[in-house]
Amino acid sequence: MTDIDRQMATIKRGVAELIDENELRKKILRGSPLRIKVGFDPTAPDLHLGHTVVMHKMRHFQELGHHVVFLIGDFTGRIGDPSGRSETRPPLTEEQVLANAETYKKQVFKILDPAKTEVAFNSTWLGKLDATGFIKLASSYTVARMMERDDFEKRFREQRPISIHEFLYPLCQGYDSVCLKTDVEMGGTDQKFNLLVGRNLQAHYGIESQCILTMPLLEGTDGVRKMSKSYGNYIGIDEAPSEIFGKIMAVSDDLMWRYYELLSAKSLEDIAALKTDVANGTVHPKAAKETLAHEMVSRYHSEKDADEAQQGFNAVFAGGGVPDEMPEHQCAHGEDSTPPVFLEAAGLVKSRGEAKRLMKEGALSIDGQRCDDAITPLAAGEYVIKLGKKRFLKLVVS
RNA sequence: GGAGGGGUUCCCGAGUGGCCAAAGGGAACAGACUGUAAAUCUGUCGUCGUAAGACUUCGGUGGUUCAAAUCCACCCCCCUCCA
Repeated sequence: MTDIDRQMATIKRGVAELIDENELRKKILRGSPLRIKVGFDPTAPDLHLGHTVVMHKMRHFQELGHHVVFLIGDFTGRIGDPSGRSETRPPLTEEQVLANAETYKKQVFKILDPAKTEVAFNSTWLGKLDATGFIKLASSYTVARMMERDDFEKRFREQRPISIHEFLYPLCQGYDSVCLKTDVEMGGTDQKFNLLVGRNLQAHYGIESQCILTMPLLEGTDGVRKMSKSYGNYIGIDEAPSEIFGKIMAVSDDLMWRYYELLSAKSLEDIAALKTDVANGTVHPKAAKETLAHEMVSRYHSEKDADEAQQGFNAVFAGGGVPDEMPEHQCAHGEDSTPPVFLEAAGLVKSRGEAKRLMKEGALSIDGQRCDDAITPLAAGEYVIKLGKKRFLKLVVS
């Protein structure tokens, strides 16, 4: 295998689509490092496993000696990505953007090599573009072509609103590629249209067109929608070891394989072998899931944390024990120490009514004893409160 | 500019004056069963209240009425068609 073949193989692993393979090959063969661009929204500095799919691919490029631009879309963030759900995003202040960028860096460099990463903000050039510049930019694309984007097409067909400014989003993103003279731009498969706009725009502005590379979208813990903070189905890389471990364990068996495929460092052959073992009963699916959960916690925390998280998990859920660490709440004996009141005060439930309902359903246990008495205050002392399967509280009544 | 349709509880969506805190579905949560998986069954799903019940909610503001998500006026927003 020649060097170029080896590079191409690394690049292509796990990729959903690469446009255009031959072009990319030619670019690489020229010998100088390629400029790889990936844009991120400045509004969501909490990175989750979904983001890491693309980041690992960025890492691959770095390992192959290429130059990665981590682009923070502070300007485009003000437009708001037309993601289908027309939620207006409040504009961020410059301080917020900078603060978010710092948070980004802290998390991103768990994966990327800081020495080989350029962090850029697209307000640097987009902010300088005046009305004339924008009109020129807007004139480079037609409404019909814009409507090719299936998100727009769908919303249009379903009679849901599309604002004009949303058309500017792909154009701005494409203009980033023009200014950065990007060789390769990456994103999730949902970014394909935007990436292609960049490719077209570069040609329009007379520079070499970028190749585009899309990565599969990681499904969230619900197994249906893509992982996203706003859907609440995400696993954040900054979350506590026990959280990451637990969330992965709660994922369905089918989804586990998807996570293996997109997140694990295991080779595709190893994963296939594991899958066979599970299918024929040699390995219990739960054990396979634990291996994955362990790998993820090790990656974003440490091996030691992963061991502990695994032990904790098995003690609490398999063994029916209680976690080592749980939130603590203090209150005085009396009305404050009646279950609905302290459950609400400790933030385990949203309202007292909810607490009462849960108690009727038998969800509350105090020191291992089921409790459905909502009116008798607890006497002074220390209690372990368990609500449902996952909510724990250490209660101190004085 | 003209004509018409629409905005309901987390989401979709029924509801055209009292029987509506508001059908149905989804999501979520809880219990049973399990591997905190899936599937299934059962239950809960505005706030306060042990309860009876009280209070707040159906784009916004006013109004009609004993009584309004439902009727009227104005306003805001979305969509379609015509120009």
